[in-house]
Amino acid sequence: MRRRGLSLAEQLLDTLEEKGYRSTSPRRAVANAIASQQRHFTAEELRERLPQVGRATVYRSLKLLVEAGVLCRVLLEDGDLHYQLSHRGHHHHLLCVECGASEDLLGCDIEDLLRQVSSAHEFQLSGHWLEVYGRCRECLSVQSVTA
Amino acid sequence: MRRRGLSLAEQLLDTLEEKGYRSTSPRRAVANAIASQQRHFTAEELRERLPQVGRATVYRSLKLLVEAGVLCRVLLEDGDLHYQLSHRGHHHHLLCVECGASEDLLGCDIEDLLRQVSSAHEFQLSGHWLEVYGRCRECLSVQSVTA
DNA sequence: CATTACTTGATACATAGTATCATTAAATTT
DNA sequence: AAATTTAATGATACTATGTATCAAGTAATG
Repeated sequence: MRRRGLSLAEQLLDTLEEKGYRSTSPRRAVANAIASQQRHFTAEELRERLPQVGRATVYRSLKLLVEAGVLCRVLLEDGDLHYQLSHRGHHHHLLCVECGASEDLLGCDIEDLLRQVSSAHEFQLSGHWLEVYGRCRECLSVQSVTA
Repeated sequence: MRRRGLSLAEQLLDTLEEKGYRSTSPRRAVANAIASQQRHFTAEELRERLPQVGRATVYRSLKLLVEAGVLCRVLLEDGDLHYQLSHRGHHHHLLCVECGASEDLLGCDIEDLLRQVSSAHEFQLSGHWLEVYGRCRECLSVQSVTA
């Protein structure tokens, strides 16, 4: 997925350019801020790190990147929506409720299961949203040491 | 689930009273408004139907009912959160993207699958959120007639 | 019926997001 | 390289969701 020789920020901008969007300095700032962020984040957290960029532009950029598939929205257990760098294409997340880390879940078998359930309800499946919550390996090992 | 002789609205209030919350006239108004609503709805939609109830009280009541398990939040495909009368306990929804109807999905086998996936990632599963989108039987039949 | 404790609604605030629109800046054409 | 076109920006205002605070009101209880 990651193209050779390009930084993560450059890849984000590249993706937008491929979709016909211009490379502008506010968008570069947004791309850099996102690229230097490993965990999921809120729109306002991103905005705080970009005081020079207009609020509307931050939200617009987030939307474009989500539409382009390089950023995704993750739903926390409490219903809060955060953003996170993403694999392109459909995937799910294993979200650590302790540290906020998230691991992408690719090629999960849930589609087959949903197809079965849907047809049993005479429901024409078109999509789904799944988030998985728990504790990641790192947090589990810290817990076992301090406990 | 539905107790004999009690209207849906009375059941909602009952559930709150069981949790130690008082039965007040604003809460009765909220319960009635929710009980007479079959589809999922937004907080503001509910509020429009309750002009006599303070905004904060509407939101507070929604929160209490969700915590009590008689109301649940449903996530639409676009990330919007709506509310809906709910089965108690864990369940999922088959959401019709056409008409907004939703069917509860009880006893879905997804837990087993997630347990497997989680352990493969050395992840301690604690919960998940799943919404399923598509077209319901009614909308499919209308479509086949008019198409 | 007096007291207590919960509830309410007004207000203000924070976050998330969209719409409008005059100005600015990228990309393209000549 | 200057002119043109078109997209992008940022200010502003607005809608929606939700929480915090707090004085005033109201259930429940003794």
